[in-house]
Amino acid sequence: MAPVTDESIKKEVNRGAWTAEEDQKLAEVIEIQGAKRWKKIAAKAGLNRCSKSCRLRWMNYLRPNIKRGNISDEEEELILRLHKLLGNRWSLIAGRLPGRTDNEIKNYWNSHLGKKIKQKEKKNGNSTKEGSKTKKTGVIEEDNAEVKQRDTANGGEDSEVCFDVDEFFDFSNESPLTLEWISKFLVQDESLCKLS
DNA sequence: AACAACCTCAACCGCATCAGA
DNA sequence: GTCTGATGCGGTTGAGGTTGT
Repeated sequence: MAPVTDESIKKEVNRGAWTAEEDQKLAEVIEIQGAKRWKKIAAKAGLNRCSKSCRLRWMNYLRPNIKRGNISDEEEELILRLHKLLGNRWSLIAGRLPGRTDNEIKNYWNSHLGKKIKQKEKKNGNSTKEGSKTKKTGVIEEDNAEVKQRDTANGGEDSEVCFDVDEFFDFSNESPLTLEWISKFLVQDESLCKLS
């Protein structure tokens, strides 16, 4: 008997939008055996969905405490700042926004913030990615070097939305308290990664 | 009212990383 | 140390909805 892999399932699995019935079945199975062993979950739920699809549905939609829509100004501001710090590490950013998923933040960035930024860039004729990023301190400096690289690869979409981006993103002007918070934030994430 | 163009977001895909055998 | 399966992540796609002409 051939092993049942995602590849072999591919030909016959359900795809596309989930129905309410599928959601319910999936939630029931996860309630019983927890959100791990997704292949087992997929099989038990009898949904004809691959493990990845089940996991994604749970993570982005069915999980308890998920907030949907209406990203607040504060959240938007946080996303912008975290993106500046971390680049496209959506899951890390999402980890700092309770109830938000990486997929939602990624979509929000691509459809709202990215566009806003581009518009502003055009308006101002140039972006602010040069200059303001030069002097950073400690952890932030190191991390930004990496982010900077990634941002360049992204086409350097960083600029401003409806505020002065130089001021907003220039951490060299940041108060010691904020810098401390950012450093803590980065260190925390590093140690979390090591632990998990 | 009809159609096209655009936008949003759920879902998929491929790759990287991790953990256990 | 190596292999293999499971999981997680970011990029991309496409269906459905909305807006403009």
